Amino acid sequence: MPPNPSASSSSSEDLADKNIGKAPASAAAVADTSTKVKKKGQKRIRQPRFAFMTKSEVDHLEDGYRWRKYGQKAVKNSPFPRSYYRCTNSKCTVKKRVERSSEDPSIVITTYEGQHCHHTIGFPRSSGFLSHEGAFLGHFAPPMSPHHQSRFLYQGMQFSHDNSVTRSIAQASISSATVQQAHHQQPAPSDTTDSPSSVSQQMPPLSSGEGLLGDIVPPGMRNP
DNA sequence: CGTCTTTGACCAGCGC
DNA sequence: GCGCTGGTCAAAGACG
Repeated sequence: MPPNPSASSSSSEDLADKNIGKAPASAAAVADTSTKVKKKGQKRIRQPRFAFMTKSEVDHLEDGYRWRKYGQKAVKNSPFPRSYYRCTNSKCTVKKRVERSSEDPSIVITTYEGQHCHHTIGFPRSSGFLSHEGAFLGHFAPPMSPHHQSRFLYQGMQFSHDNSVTRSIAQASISSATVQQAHHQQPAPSDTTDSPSSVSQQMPPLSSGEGLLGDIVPPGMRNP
């Protein structure tokens, strides 16, 4: 049992903070698979990431893309392991992490990293649902499967070095009636001076049936 | 037979 | 400098 006296305030923070602070989004590593060791002496590129908190009973949320699981790790302050997925498209470096909220096991936190350079219909094995519905998802796709699409609870959040950012996760906590979304593109690693005020952008609740990913994906992401 | 998951080991970054 | 933690790799096994 992890001693966590201030679980309500630190677990989520820690959860996201770790991701933010380290975030070895190893685009280089992906390209450099010839060696097991990632390039040394070279800063790993930090790609924009988007996290969604989804109320779902299934861990792996279908989003129109095919993912290959490449790792699973137990995370601190959480009894649930974190799963690491990578897009099966060899040209696509998008990754996502899936973990359950330590505060509410019914919430699945999905973090997308990078952007898709292809469409979902490139996958011959995609189901009809995926190949059809997934087409509009563009580069990013919030969890969207028949298993949970009726129980959305997005908690978009952007990642920066500022702890206040991650705090939005905890704050957001679980308000089933509210679908919030915040996006933020991480600039170059050398230019991560985000102002706290620009950190949490909250969107009005999405109406069912429209404004799905279109409202979630930042404009920049929709234009490759 | 091809694809995907599991799992242990390894490495890098960060905090103390 | 050391230990901890997160992230990734890759072999082996499971599954359809």
